[in-house]
Amino acid sequence: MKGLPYISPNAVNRLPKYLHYIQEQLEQGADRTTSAKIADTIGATSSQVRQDLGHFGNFGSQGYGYNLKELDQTVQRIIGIHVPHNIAIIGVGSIGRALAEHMDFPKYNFNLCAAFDISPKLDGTKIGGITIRHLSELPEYLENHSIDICILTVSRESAKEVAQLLYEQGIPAIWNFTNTPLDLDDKKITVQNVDFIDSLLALTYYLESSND
Amino acid sequence: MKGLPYISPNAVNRLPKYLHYIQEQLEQGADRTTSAKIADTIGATSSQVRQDLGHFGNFGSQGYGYNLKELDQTVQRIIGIHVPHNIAIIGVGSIGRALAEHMDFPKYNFNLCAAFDISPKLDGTKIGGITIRHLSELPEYLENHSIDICILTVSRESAKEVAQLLYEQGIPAIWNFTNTPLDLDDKKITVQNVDFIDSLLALTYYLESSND
DNA sequence: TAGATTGTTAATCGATTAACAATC
DNA sequence: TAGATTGTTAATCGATTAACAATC
Repeated sequence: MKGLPYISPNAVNRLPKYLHYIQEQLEQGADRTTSAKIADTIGATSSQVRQDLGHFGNFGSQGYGYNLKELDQTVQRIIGIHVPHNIAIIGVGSIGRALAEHMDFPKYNFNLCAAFDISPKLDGTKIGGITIRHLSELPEYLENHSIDICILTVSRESAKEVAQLLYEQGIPAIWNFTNTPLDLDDKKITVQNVDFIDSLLALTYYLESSND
Repeated sequence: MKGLPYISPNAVNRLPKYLHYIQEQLEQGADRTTSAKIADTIGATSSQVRQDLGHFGNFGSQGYGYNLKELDQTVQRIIGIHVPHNIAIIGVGSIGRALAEHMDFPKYNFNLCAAFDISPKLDGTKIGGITIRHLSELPEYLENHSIDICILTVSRESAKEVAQLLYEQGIPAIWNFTNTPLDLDDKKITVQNVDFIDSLLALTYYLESSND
């Protein structure tokens, strides 16, 4: 999917929802869908679905809708998971461990390749079929392996330092669970921050506002 | 903070960012700030910060800016964490455990009161200072304790069933980590979904689009 | 007082929705 | 063919930004 057009952040966030709906329908044996059906289940309008997809090409047919198998391929290509991505986990505390054990990486063409932690106790132990390496081995590992995305689950204290290392090694993307802004040049590296507490605080705000 | 005005979802998501900035400045010993400074650090415009805060009242002074201590109180009140919230974790798999151990609940006035799991092996063991109860004790517990927010970290298979139970018990809010739509009446219960895979897929999209 | 910065209105920008011709 | 649904343009809506009088 070359020359991706600009779409709004909200539209980007809808793409995975489309994918989930498509794959769920496929699992149930369906072979076609419509923009209205997609919109219904994910809480959007059919116009919006057609607009979103329309940014990337014409994938439907008038009077018919969309072929689910084709649309699955298409949305995978839009998101970029038609190509495999190599992933490493940096920091195997409780969150790193949870992600390693819980996420269905293969389903979306992600390969969990390696995990690193600073604790000597963890060195050589296993999670999710992967042997944990000591953090000191990280630079050499990255020089000899092509990692696309690093999951950053180190402590808040070492977050910026480790992130800087990843940046200097030319890692293309960081999935940042450290609740710390990494202060990297976002023209050279893609960073996605996941802040649990922000999500919980937003929930609390909605909870309060629902009491009116 | 009675009679909360409507603000957009994006604006809601900025509120925690404001809070973090304010508290970080307070920790560094600062006593005042301006909309421009807040905007700079969180990647917004000063106009936007003033608009966002302006929905809830007038908290600044011309020529001066905002008193950080007052603004901290104010934003806490806007978000709703001036009041304590009781929390229970339902499902102590790796994610439930990670949240219990990792989150700084007290900092934001959340009390982690209880944890439940279906595994008999976990019954009676501890996480984060809390004794894990068997899931069968959940209904009785909820009848005798006032829980504001349930963290739903059960398996995908039991997600809807447990959510329905929480709904029937009148739980006001669910923080949903099950990657499953809960299909509850959102006029009676507030649900915030956290989908790791969606975040990773969005990251992947941005990664691809940055290659152009 | 002069300078700075808010609170707020108006202007702009962008995203969502509506509408409909094209066509399967 | 008639009915359904896309792709796409135009209209609407809402959020963001700009501007500036008020005032600390």
